Amino acid sequence: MNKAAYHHGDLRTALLEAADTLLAEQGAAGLSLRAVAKRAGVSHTAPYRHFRDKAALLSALAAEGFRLLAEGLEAAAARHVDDPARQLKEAGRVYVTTALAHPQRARLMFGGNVALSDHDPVYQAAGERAFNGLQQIIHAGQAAGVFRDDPVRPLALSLWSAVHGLVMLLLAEQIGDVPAGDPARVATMISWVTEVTLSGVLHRDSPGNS
Amino acid sequence: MNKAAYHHGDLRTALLEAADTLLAEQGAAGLSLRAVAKRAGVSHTAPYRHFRDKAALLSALAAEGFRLLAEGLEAAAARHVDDPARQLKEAGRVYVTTALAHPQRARLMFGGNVALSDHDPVYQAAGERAFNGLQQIIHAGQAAGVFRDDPVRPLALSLWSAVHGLVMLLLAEQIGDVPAGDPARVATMISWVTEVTLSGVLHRDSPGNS
DNA sequence: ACCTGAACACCGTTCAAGT
DNA sequence: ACCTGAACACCGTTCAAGT
Repeated sequence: MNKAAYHHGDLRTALLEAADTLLAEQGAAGLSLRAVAKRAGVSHTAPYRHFRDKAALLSALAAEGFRLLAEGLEAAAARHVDDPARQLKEAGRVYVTTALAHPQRARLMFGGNVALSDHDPVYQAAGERAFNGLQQIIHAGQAAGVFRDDPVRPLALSLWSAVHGLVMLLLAEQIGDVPAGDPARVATMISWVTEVTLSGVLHRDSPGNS
Repeated sequence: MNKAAYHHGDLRTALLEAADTLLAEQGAAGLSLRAVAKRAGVSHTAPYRHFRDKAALLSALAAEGFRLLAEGLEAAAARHVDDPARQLKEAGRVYVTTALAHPQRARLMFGGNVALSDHDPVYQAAGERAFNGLQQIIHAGQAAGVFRDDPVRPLALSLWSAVHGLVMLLLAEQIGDVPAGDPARVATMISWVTEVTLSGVLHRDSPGNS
């Protein structure tokens, strides 16, 4: 753990850790590559050995976030395999709480401000994996007769949009009476959105929803 | 329209126009106050006569975006007063298309990266106005027996989240097969999301949706 | 009131150079 | 291979000064 060892072969990790700390403190806008290098105890040009430019470092940070999110979603789905509706609700809950646990990272991941679409295959991979998982749950729910027998893609996109939208509204503090910090109120909103999206808005003669 | 007149009393507007152009071209990250000043034909310190700092300029830009969006939503709602479901679908369409028509401005408005929450009352006002309008539509729909008789706020939040989430996913180019530029595919997705959110995902014995 | 130019403390990135 | 220090062209912001 001495300086020489720390900066020997593991500088990339050290830079990512430093960047993650600074990101959480000040957001992506206030994060400077020079500050990251300084925090890692290295000259301000050293990062260029490991990242093509600043965007590449932020990109790596976002990629890690997508990986963690995908894992959390899969774990949530694995917990209630025989109850598709519950799987969706739990996955939605994990999606929102994971993002809000690291708001600056989530803004980085979802804000679309970094050149994340720079063909870094990690995003595509994580996104596709998550979306495929979602579609599989829906398919299972249809096979079990719990979900409507509509085409899967519209259903999946709607669920994803609803949960993603809630995250973004909370992150941007655009929901009037919620200062984005109250976990209980956030939990309530998650329930609202997932349950309404599952049940729909239109009037129905035979409710039958939990 | 000579230089002297242009920079006389209307520099604020000129700066906002220059900033809007640069924003559309390069995004908020690549927008420099000095470039805005240069484009407006003025020294790089002149903007400080009209905006406290760079964030204030961006904030004004976002505020204008919220105002335009709120107007569009109200116009859409006014077009189909006697058909609440149609009002919601049309408002959703306007929400998505307006944002995608000026993607960089939308990222600025919704990304949560600018200090928009700096108590600029315009955001709160525009947001509340839009949300209240949404709740009124739902209320009318319930009175007409078209919508479920559930509490209004969860229904409103769910619709808002779904449409907002679709916008953000498209803006971040996080939807696998849509390069965010194809209007026909975007229109399809809007229909999917609004209709599924209205009808729900769960199986229902008596469909009855349009 | 409104604008300017110099100045300050930062940036990201490049490049020759050191080990 | 990996890191450094100087250098370049930018930033946002402040401030004394001009009209």
